[in-house]
Parts: sequence; C-alpha cells; structure tokens
Amino acid sequence: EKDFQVNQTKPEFEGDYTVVMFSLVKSLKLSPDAIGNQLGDHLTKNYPQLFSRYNIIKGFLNLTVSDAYWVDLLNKNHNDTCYGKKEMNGNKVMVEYSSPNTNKPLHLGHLRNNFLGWSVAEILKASGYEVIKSCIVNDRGIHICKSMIAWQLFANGATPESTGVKGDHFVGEYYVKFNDAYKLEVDKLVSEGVDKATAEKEAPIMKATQQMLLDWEAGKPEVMELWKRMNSWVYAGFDITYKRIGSDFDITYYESNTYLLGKDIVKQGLDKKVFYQKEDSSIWIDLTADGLDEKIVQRKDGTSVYITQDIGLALQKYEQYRINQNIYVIGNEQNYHMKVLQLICRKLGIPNADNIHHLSYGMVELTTGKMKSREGTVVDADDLVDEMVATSKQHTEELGKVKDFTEAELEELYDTIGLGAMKFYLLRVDPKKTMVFNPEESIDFHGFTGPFVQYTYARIKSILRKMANTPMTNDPMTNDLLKLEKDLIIAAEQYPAMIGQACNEHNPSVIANYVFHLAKTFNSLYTEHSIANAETEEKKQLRLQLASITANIIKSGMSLLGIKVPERM
RNA sequence: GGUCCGGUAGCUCAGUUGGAUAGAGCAUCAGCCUUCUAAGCUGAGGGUCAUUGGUUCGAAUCCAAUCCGGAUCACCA
Repeated sequence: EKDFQVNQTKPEFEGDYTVVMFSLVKSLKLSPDAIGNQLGDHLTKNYPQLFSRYNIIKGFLNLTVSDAYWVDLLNKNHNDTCYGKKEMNGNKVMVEYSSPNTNKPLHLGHLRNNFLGWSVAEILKASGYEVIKSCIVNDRGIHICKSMIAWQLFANGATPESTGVKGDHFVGEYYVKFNDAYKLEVDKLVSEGVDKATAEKEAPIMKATQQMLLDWEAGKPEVMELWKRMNSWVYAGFDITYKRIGSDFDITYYESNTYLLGKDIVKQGLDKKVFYQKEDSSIWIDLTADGLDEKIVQRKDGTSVYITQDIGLALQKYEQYRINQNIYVIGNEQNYHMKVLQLICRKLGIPNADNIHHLSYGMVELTTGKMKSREGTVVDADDLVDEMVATSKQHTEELGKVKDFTEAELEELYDTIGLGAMKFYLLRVDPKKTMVFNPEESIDFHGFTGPFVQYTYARIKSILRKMANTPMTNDPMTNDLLKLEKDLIIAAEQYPAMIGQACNEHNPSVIANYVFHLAKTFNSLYTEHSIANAETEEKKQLRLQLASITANIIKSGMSLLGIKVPERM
C-alpha cells in the first residue's frame, strides 16, 4: 500500500470520496481503469461496512461510503459538546496581541489584531495547547510626549472627568492638537525662509517634546507624574473597549519596564562575536550573509533601539513561562523587523528561537483608500462597535421576533449580534491578506455573515426546545440517507480536521468559512425536510441528532472566533 | 533599485501537498411563508483565474519572464 490522493467527490458524480488513478499508472504499469477496478473491488470486498460501492469515470475511482457508517458516526457524536477538541498536549504557547500605543484610541486595524489574537488563542486551546495571552503596551517615547506637551499647552487643566470624554479619546485629541500646532509652527518658519527640514527640527513645540523625553528618561518628577496621570486616563478607556470587544490578557508588559531589557544580551552578543562594535562605539550585527542588512542593536550613546528590547523580552517570556512557542500578532509592515528579530535570537542561542512565529496580518483598507490619521479617515473602534450594535438593534426591532425579551435580554442580544457581525466580518478573510472594509457590507446581516450563522443556531434551539419531550432512542439506524442528510453528516465529520487546519495555519478564517458552510447545509435540509413531522420515527430521531450536532458545532466553532450565539433571535 | 506579499465574477472573498464542467456571499433577475423562526430556501445570468512562455496524461495551483498594486529596506516604534 502507498499514499493515494484522496479527494471529496465532486457533486456532479456519484460517490463520497475520489481516488485519482493517474499517479499509480507508472509504477503499476496498468491502465487507470484497471487499477481502479482492482482497488474498488478490494475495498468493497474487505471493508463492506465502510464502502458500499464504487464507480470509475475516466481514471477517477469514486467510492461511496455506506450509510450505516455515517449514521454510526452521528450516533457517537451528536451529544458531545467537546466534539472536535483535543486533549492537552503539554505544550505552552504565548500569543502576544493588541499591543496598543497610549497616545490614541484603538481603531479598525487594532480590531483585526485583537480578534485574530483572541481567536488564534482559542483555536490553540482547542488543539490541546496551554495558552498564555500577552500584551505589550507601548507607553513611552516621543509620541507619548507629544500628547503630554499638547495637554500642558492647550488643556487648561481639563480632564476626562471634567469633560466627560472617554480617557483614551481625550488623550488622542491632544495628540491631534500637537500635530496641528506643529504643522502651523513649521509652516510659519518656512514662510520666514527657513528650509523645511530645519523647520521640522527647530519648531518650538518639537524642541519642547524632545526635552520632555529626556526629562522622562531622567525621571524628572513632574514629568513622571504627568505621564502616569495621562496614561491612567488611557488605560481606563482601553479597559472599557477591551471589555466590550472581549479581549483579555494573562500578562501585560509595559515598554517603560522593558525598554532597558536586552542590554546584557548586547554585551553577551559582543562576547560571543555575534555582534561587533564600530569605531563610534555603536553596536551592530551583520546579516548580509542571510540576505538581510546590517542592523544596529545599540546606539553610540549606549541607549538601546527597538529591536534590543524585543530580544530582551523574548528571553524574558521564555524564562518566565518556559513557552514552547511564541506567537506575535503584528501587522505585515513589520515582516522585515520580525525576520531580523528571529534571526538574531537564533544566533544568540535564545531557547526556542525557532518557534518564534510572526502571525502577520494585512492592513484593513477602506473602500475610499487607506486609513490615514492625518486626513481623519481612521475608523474608530468604539464608534464602529456602537454602530454595529445600533444596526443590530434596528434590524431586530424591524423583525419583531423577540418582543417578550426583557430590556437586559435585548441589550445582550444586540451586543451578541452586532459584535458577532463585526468579528465574523474581520475574521472570515485570510489574515495575511490586505482586506477592504466596506461599511455597507459590514452591517449586512445576510449571507456569509455572523448573524446568518447565529440565526441558524437560534432556529435549531427553537426546534430542540419544542421537541424537548420527544424521547430519544439510543441508536436510530437507517440505511437510506437522503442527500441533504448525508451532506450534513459529512460536513459535521469535518469539524475536527478544520480545527487542526486552523491551528496549523494560525488561521481563523478556516473556521469562519467552515461554520458558514455547515449552517448553510443545515438550512437547506431544514427547508426541504421537516424534523418534527418526519416521514418515520427513525427519520425524526436521525434529524434530531443532526440538528443537535449542528448546534453544538456552531456554538463551539463560533466560540473559537470569539462570537457568542443566542438561544433566540 | 534590493527583498517580501498580493492580482480569481460588477464588488468582497474561498479554492494553491497539480485532478473531472473554477466556488460562495453581496448586487441583478425569477420563484417559495395556512406546517419546526423568510436574518431563510430554490433557480438564472455573470470568468481570457493579470499577461506570455515552460514543465506533463492533466496547471488558478509548480517554474521563468513581464505588467499592475502594496509593504519594507531609520541610530522610529
């Protein structure tokens, strides 16, 4: 026996699985049809309980799996709410995601990052990994000082409390104010005859910001106090957003704590001759042999650069948790940086450097082009969530199916549907691809959407409630599955493999596509064939089991995407 | 310019360890609610899989070249 190529049979041919004969022709020196006949005879004769019949068309052997096998599979799994999930395998993975800056609120791009990170963590858990979710907060640096300077200049002591503005948005406004004031100063200098590059350096507000950064690094008390105060406003805002969208972290790292990490490593790297020092005493690594460039790892003044703290943090993560795998959910604009990071870690001999994985995702663009904060075309995360929830409220009210819900139940339902639509919309696309955010399409609740899948679930639960008193026989066997029934069993059978694929590829869109396909398959059966009024008792039992396993998989699969499902909608 | 990623229906996306007539959703058109939730179902139209060449029984998928789009190549983070 050797490896065969086995595919699912195309719907226009009879059969469930197809074996392609051409690859065997050379080694066996027989015609494709002759091989097909032999193999088909062999399989149906020796595994009659598995394969009931076969046919051969133009070198393709189509095998039909017996109905008894499918029904048996369904009998075994229809009640298992953990169906498809694996036992713990003893491996630890860290998923670092979200990683915000504390100078502005979260936007649409962050949402893709947060949903991806959360979902990949859930998929890893379902595949048997122990997962530690982490977040590195970029809470220091020149951009943070910009908001601080602007606040000192323009706020007159205003605070989020005094203005009623959410903390992260409040600070973000001063970041914008900085840029406006800076631009005015530069324009003024240019109009006075200063060249642009000099003007950008010499603008008073920029000089003040740079001085503030030095003061911060020196630990000047009033600067530290302002920094802490403004960051605390931002964190209060982030907490609200994270809670709303369902992001959480087992460990949060702050750059203000980690930016000095890696200094020892630089020294060790020098000793190991992985790094070298130039005459101006700056320290470098030469990666030209690996097809990359020379990269600086420490400035001539002894201060560390971004990549240095990344190396330090990678080592700290390992020492703290002994992780086997280290996943970074970061946009694809940092592909080069991450490549360099992994390479340096490898050369330094940092444990598990080979298991650093950059989950690189594409940018989210608007139908009108790219998001640019300067042009005010950024889609704010909080605004977007509000809009989605409001839309789900409007749709729900129009349909008028849940008039008996309490106010609290309604609020919960609107959140479930609105967030479900948004998460599904952002996760259904392959992460590595640049995607387009179309506002009209994103609030569509029909077709390939979260609410479609949620609706299928609610429908099934409605049936199961109504038939709660119907006795379930143990093993309803039937040997004449309808096509739609068989299609649904086959779809259900694929779930474990889909989790495996999503895990290997770190790709939640596999689950989104699958769960949609499953829901669609169920809906076809649902409209064509009654469950409560099935032709026979056996059929009723069979379809109840089908409904049950479909609901379980939908709930489980959607939870892997971070999406809840409502009992009614 | 170097490196990397992408180009599939009007739009948004699946499909790439090479397999039969390339699939969904949206949009358009035509049907289906006295029976389990119509946020649903059924059907129709819509394609030079960027282009050209190559590899072979067979290419959207692999290779080469070209065109187009994006990212990156900071003593920024």
